[in-house]
Amino acid sequence: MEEYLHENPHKNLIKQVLIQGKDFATQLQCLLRQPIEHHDGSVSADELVVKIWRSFTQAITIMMGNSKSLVSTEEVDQADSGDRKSTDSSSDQLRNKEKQGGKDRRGCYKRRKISGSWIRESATMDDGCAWRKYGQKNILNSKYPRCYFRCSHKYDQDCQATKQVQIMQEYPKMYHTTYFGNHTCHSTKIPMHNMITTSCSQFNHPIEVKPKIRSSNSHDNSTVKEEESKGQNDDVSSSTMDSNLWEDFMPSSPSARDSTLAGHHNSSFLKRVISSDMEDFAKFGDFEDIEFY
DNA sequence: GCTATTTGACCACG
DNA sequence: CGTGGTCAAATAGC
Repeated sequence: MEEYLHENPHKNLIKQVLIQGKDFATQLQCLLRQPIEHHDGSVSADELVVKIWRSFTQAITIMMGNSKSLVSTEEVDQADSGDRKSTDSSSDQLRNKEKQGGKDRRGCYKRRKISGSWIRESATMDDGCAWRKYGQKNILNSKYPRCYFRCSHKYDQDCQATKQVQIMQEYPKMYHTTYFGNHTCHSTKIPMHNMITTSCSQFNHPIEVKPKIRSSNSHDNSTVKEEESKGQNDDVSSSTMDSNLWEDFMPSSPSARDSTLAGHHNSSFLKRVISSDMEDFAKFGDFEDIEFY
């Protein structure tokens, strides 16, 4: 290790990241020695765990010789992947398909490029914007399905923003969100520091996936905007990822349908934004606690 | 009836 | 050819 550091041009960076990780671990240790209460101005144990994990991930990434972009979108995607095998993607094609005379345009798309995207990891899926879910896929080697969202104003305001949300495999309380495109709609244009300020108080239930199981009441928890007003958290029986996921997606504000999370402010929650396109960052100049890589 | 979600189908891309 | 992103019919909730 030390020999490596001597040779590595990013020695100082690695050292800094590792020291940071050690510091986070120390904080966590202190935190764990005390009762559960949250300290003013301090971070939670959850946050510290993630920070520690991230610090070491960064160090490892640098050591692997990829310090220019410490974590690329693809790397994070792979990091989210695990050992689990795909459950249904192949079976999708087992069924006989009847084509509909060329009218069906499903699947006619250009595969999205990684550039121009950015990533956020947080304990909540909520970002204050109005999203419409349009798909969900089980991802190969990934324990948790990936959910696809587009802006609710895609058609009325031609907003092209989309995002993909997936529970982080290493840390299932965290959501890995990849954003594509920027909001061009008016109603969702809120400062980023408001988008990322919801609390992480809703992890009362273990997140578990039962692929392809559809419960009759799964919709009870599926609507992003309705959830929050209902405030239901007790429907664990429909333990698809969705039901838990969408519970966590709910902001606590009753008016989030209009993307009004302003006023909520969680000072030091983990936000990570990674982009291969710096122009995207310029649009979020007031984004607090963004970490650039 | 309207709106949102679910999920199988479809197909571009690697 | 397998995977993953998107579409759209079916379904559910209000």
